[in-house]
Parts: sequence; C-alpha cells; structure tokens
Amino acid sequence: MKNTDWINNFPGLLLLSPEVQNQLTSQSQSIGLTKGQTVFAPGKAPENYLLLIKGVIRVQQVSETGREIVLYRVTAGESCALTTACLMGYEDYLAEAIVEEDAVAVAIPRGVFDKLIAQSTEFRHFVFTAFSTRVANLFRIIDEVAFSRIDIRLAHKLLELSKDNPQLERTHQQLAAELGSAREVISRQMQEFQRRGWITLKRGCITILDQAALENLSQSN
Amino acid sequence: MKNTDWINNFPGLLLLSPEVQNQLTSQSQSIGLTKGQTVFAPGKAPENYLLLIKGVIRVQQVSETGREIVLYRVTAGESCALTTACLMGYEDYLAEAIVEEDAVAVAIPRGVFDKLIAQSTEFRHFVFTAFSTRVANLFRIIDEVAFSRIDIRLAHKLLELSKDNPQLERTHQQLAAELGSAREVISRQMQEFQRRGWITLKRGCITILDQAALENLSQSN
DNA sequence: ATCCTTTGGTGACTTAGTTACAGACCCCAC
DNA sequence: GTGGGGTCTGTAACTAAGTCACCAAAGGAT
Repeated sequence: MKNTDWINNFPGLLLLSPEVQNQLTSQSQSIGLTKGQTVFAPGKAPENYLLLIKGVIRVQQVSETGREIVLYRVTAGESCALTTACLMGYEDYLAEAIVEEDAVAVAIPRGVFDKLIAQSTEFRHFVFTAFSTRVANLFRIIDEVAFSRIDIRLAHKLLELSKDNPQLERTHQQLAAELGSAREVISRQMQEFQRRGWITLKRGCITILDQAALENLSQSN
Repeated sequence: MKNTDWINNFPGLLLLSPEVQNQLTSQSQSIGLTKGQTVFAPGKAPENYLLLIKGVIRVQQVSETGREIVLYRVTAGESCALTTACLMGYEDYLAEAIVEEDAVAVAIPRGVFDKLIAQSTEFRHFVFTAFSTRVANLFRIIDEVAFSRIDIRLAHKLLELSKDNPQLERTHQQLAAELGSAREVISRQMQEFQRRGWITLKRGCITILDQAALENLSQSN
C-alpha cells in the first residue's frame, strides 16, 4: 500500500506527531483478508499488530463440545489489541478470529510496534484505550452470560446486529453461537417474539417489526 | 518503605536494569491495605499501578440483582495490571476489588509508570505479560460460565481454594459467589459430594476427603 | 423432478436458578 | 445456663435454560 491515507481512519492516530505517523505508514504493510479466513486461532500466533481499515473480523471462543460464543468484533477503525497483547505475553490463547466480511488491515511488525510504544505517549494511549475497551467488553459478557436471561440477551443481540436495516440474515444456529446458547433455545425464544408480533421469521432471515418492544425487553434489567 | 527488597518478589522485575529498578523503588511508596477494604470499585478510580507484596486482593463483579462472580485474585508477586490498564483507557469499569487478606502493595504513580513503560523493554514485557495472563483468565471464565456444568466447576473451585489444607472455611454463599451461581444450587451439589463421601460439611467449613475424586470430576470436561 | 443439505420445529427430559420458607447453629447478653 | 437474634443450611415446588432425538420444510444442485 503506497497510499498512507489509511491513518485518517483512526482518530487516535491523528494525534501522533508527523514523525511517528511516518514511521507507522512506512514500516507497515497492508494485507487483504478474505471472508472465512482464520486470522488467528489457538496455536496460530499472529506476528503483527493489526489495524483494520475495512471489513469485519469476528473473535469467538469455541468450547470443547463445539459450542461457540462471540466475544467481540473488530471493525474498520479498530485494532486487534487484545489478541496481540496476549501474544506479547506468550499466553496460550483460547479464542479464534474469523474474517466475517472481506477486510483490509495494516500489519505493524512486532519490532516496530514495540519501538513506537516506547517512543510515543500518544501511541501508547491509543493502544491502551483499545485494550481497555475490549476488556470492559469481556467483563460485560461475563456479566450477561452469568446473570442475564436469554430472552433479554437475544433481544439485545437482534437490535445490535440489525442496527440499520430491519432485515437480519442469520440462522438460528448463528444467533445461538453469538450468545453461547443452543439453537433450540433461540428458536423457541424467537417463536415467542414472533407470536407477540415483534419479528417475523423466514428461513435464514429475521425481520424486526417492533423495535421498541425489543428495546424495552432488552433494557428490562 | 525505605527497604527496596520488595523487588525480589517479582522475578520479572529483576531483569530490569539497575537504573530502572532504582527508579521503581525510589519513586514508589508502599501502602498497607486492611482486610475488607475496597481497593477500587465502579466509579472509584485507583491512581496507581499496584504491585502486591503481601496479602490477597479479590476482583469480582456484582450484578444489578446482587449476584456476584469472582474474576480473579491478585496475590503476592502479582500486579493489578488489568484494572490499571482499564483506567488508563478511561473506560467505565464494572468490577470491584476487595482486600481478602491484609496486604502490602507498592504503588507506582501513573506518571512514573508511564515513563518506565517508555524507557524499559523489560518493564513493558513485565506489564504485558501480567496483562495477558489476566485476559486469558477472563476467556477461561467465559468459557466455564457459558459451557461448563456447575458440579464440575464447583469441584474445580474446591480444589483451587483448598490447595494446601483440606479444611476450607467458606460458606455455601461464598462459594456460590465464586462461581456466579446461587447458594441453593451449591448446597445441593455439595450434599451430593458429601453423599458420595468426597467431602464433609460443617457450618462454614468444608473438609475434603477424596481429593482424587474431585480432580477426576473437575477434569471430566 | 429427485436428491441432498441446511435450516427450523417439537416433545420429553435433565440441569440450573428462583422463590419462599423452615430449621439448625452460634454468639452474646443476661 | 437460658433466651434471642443473626447467620447459615436444608427443602420443596416451580421456572428457565440446555440436551437429546427426531422429523419436516426449504432451497439448491444435478
């Protein structure tokens, strides 16, 4: 990537001195990631600090029994902070990252990353902020999995995933994987939502009819 | 604390150059923490990076409905890495830390911490390693809460908490809070363990009779 | 059209969490 | 010692969630 405009996607990086920005752009390279590709997995260590310019990467955990739960998504303008940190600590890593929508990322080699961390307060701040956002998110997931009802979590997730358009192309199985639940459980809950006229179901597609009702449920503790 | 011996408690810090070690010891101060004290809580921000020399700090999450789950413990020779990082990112923080056994900690002011991170590769490595260990632990908790049976988790927790001596002074309620479960559930499971002759129960005290049996269960996926 | 795969529906059952108590234990005051 | 009050544990009935086994519908490929 000759073009260095990508840095504009990251407000936190615009605070860096021109000199540091220059190092970032000159000593990194952009890579393409295609849908379905595994960015990292237990035992498969990424060598770079990744900044996502385009696309979506899903980070999820898979249990021994094959059940899954989505931990978070990395979208354009965000970094893979958490995963990289884990690797810097040489911890065995239990999650995996899958490209959900074709993506372009800037890869910052470990050595450069390390140097920039040392050099730039602003870069450190950028990295740590990304870090703490993810960690706070993990805390929230623990809270939800441990203490929240599944109907509330499902309502919340439907809203989160449908953000802009009310058509949501997901299978019940995929939604179950989002929440770390079972397909049958999600199917039943969605039938109940449909019975109440909040959504309609078609094979592989959910249409949200009553967003307000879902919001109301999802906030009800 | 005039004495600078505390640094010996942290193998990772012994790798630092004498100069950096000197900065650490000269620009920090030790503080005493008494049992039951709140080290931080949602809305109560710690100002320092803490290194624990003695004692135990418990980090836990409390749900809106009052249910609790223990996330991890900081013991002598460890740091409060995660919490500090969260604060550096200015994230709203959902967990709280309670002193479980009278403790002594070295408090490194934020400014000094920041300077050392910039200066020393080894210090960075120390901090990131601590960090990633905690994050990996959060991943494990999510996995267990979402996918593990409560009897298996309980067996595991009993072993973890009883490490050296088979007498374990905890109430059922406390164990439930460890696992993010309910007291009645834990009571029932422990009665079952007792029925099988694995433990005996007295008010506020569990005695482990058959450690092997518990280990066997806790490993059975 | 037929076959096959994916997706969704259903009922019976197990496990976990909730609610609402009652009873046991323990410490302290008297 | 006796009597209370608080803490801790036991129990039963119920709801919520997850599991298992199976079937049926939808949609794509040949």
